[in-house]
Amino acid sequence: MQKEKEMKQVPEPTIKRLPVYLHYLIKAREEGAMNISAPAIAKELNLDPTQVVKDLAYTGIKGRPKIGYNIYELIHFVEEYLGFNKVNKAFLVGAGNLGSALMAYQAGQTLGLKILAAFDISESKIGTKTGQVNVLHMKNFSEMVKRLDVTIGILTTPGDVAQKVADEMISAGIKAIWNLTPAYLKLPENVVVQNTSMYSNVAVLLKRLEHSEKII
Amino acid sequence: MQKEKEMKQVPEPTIKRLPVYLHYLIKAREEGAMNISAPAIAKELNLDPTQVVKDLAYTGIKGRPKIGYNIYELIHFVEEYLGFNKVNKAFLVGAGNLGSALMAYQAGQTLGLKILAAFDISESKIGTKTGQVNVLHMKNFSEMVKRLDVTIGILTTPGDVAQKVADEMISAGIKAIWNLTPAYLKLPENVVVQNTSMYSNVAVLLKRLEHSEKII
DNA sequence: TAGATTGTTAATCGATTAACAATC
DNA sequence: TAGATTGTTAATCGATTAACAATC
Repeated sequence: MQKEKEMKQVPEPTIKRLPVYLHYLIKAREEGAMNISAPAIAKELNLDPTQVVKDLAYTGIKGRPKIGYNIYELIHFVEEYLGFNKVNKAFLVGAGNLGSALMAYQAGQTLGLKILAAFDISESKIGTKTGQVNVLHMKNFSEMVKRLDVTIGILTTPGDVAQKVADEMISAGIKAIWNLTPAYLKLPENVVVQNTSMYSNVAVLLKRLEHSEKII
Repeated sequence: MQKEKEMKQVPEPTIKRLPVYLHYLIKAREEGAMNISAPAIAKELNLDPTQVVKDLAYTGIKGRPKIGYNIYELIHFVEEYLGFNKVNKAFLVGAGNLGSALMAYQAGQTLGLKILAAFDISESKIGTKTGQVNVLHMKNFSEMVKRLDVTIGILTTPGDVAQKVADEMISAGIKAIWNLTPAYLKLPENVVVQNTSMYSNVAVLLKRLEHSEKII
């Protein structure tokens, strides 16, 4: 349990691991498991058991020594903690391939985000639909943000217009931007920006491959 | 410069930041800059100047006090260091929206990877082409890996077949897998797996948004 | 009861940040 | 020369891992 005042900041690595646990827990639940222990999760996901215990404790779940956690309860706590069971309304801008991928993604499994609409300026895309998400003209963005009270923007435009579109998002009232372009965004301090750079991931992959080849 | 024997391992955060620098440097070069200093990069990308100096030093670049780094040389060193100027041959499996997004991605800007072909089992996708990448039947995967000497596999299938496809990749001779599915892959120790979880990014975004709302 | 696991506190490890000398 | 910046070494900070007590 955490202190009431000055709630200790949860480590970002923990927040990134929780969805990984969640995916595994849902799979384990489907296979009929009733209880699950931290060491069991750790072994499955190749992590340190103590780390799993600590991570799960952040969600507020209470386990029982020797038995572990009730899997239904644990899934509920993790989803609650991450906010994945809430409706997190989002608008997507840039209905290209990556944008369409995210629209389709949420059709099946919930991504934690509810993409209410997508926006673009290309006439060929406007009026189309991917995974139940309609593509609208960008000129309607600002009005729609206010009307539907949307706080999250997903940025999947080409990199060279990313800053311009991000500025538009903010002036329309968006509070958090998930930036999937390679561009670095300069935005006011109070805006939350989450960068997901494909390049960074490729870079890590290549370095690790290089390293593993050196060993052999 | 680094020691010859027992080369110090480069921190992963550094490897992730280098492509961000690179993107900015290329933009700055287009705008006609000849030299650039670490504090200038740091200011632009909202980072610590010392950290930028250290990160760049890993690439082997030599700067000049007061002047900074020659931008052409610096770009060359970063690309060389990351392996982005090499041809890193990759096969993609799962030609859905996300897969198509990656195929299209590299058409314009180079992703550091050269996707030679995509594979799927859906008849409707086989024979199609996205961003100059042809979609072939998965039954040809193994043979093609050997023929073209491909070492990198990009996994963009649905999560429930990810493990099975990953196993196929490895037995065909793939050495590194970029896993863009939410599944955790159980693979031999010597295989490099780079996980890029959309869920983890959403989780961080939501937590940070929640946190920023609490402050106001 | 014995032993595995939770939950917490302490030690370690690694990355970031600060300090400072070298240099152009 | 003076001062900004590189490059390196030291201090700090935060996350991981280890140790251990509590407990079912």
